Amino acid sequence: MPELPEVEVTRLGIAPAITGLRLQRVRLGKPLRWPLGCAPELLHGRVITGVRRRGKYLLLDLDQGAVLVLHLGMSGSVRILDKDNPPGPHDHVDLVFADRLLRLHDPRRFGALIYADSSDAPHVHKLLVKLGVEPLSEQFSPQTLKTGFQGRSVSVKQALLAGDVVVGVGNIYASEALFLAGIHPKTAAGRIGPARLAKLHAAVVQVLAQAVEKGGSSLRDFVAADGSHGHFQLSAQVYGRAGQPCRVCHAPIKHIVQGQRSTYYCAQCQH
DNA sequence: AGGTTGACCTGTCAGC
DNA sequence: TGCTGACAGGTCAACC
Repeated sequence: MPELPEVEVTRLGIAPAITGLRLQRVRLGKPLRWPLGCAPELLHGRVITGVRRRGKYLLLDLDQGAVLVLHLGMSGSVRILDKDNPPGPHDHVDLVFADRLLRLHDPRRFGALIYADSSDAPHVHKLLVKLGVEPLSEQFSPQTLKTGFQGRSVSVKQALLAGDVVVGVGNIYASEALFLAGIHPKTAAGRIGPARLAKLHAAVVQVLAQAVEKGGSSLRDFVAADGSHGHFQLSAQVYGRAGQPCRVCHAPIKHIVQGQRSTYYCAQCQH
């Protein structure tokens, strides 16, 4: 369920709640996408020294340079709860502290919690090696897209989603960013000129930054760390609006499938 | 090397 | 009401 904004909002929610706390124990439910990678007991007594984000991965820093890599998959959400709160059938990770716990709720179990020690430094873990630039950092520029898309025949929608050029743009925000930039989602990534790449760069930043500001409320069933369900606002320009009138030109929004994922666009506004 | 496809797993909703 | 199929916010691994 989460794209970068939801992961970032989750980070902002849990960081103040667990930074500096000592882990008492780890409770695991059903298996997730990957195994933890160490004995849970190894984590007992370790201290959370900070919470970072890389793409859609949350990085819980531990003392001694180790890291717990947390991914929410398609259906994951993280909450801070009272220590005695009993787990439900889809609660597959509890990091238990003295008075509270951090819980991963993930019905589809595409998420993961992975222990990484310093042996994978500086990448933290091999899963993070091929990730592209952070879109909300100064590293991200129109040049990032120019270099990354150069010579690539894949559609710009799929290139955005792939995450090897720029991270964090998921299926919803890819459609939204392309609409904002006026670019047709089927356009070959390598055939977009500098001026349009500049528009796309600005659109990606705008869409993601705005979603973070709104607290990730753009996703239907996103649950923040404090348990609040962000009010889902029908703020999408195109996503999920097949057949409905474009908010700009009133032409009907189109729906296509690219790489087995839904794409929405306005054929009149996007070329 | 880049592009394409299948796989992972469960809940929800539309249609019959 | 119950069954079936399509679909859902991610992304890796295996194939061409």
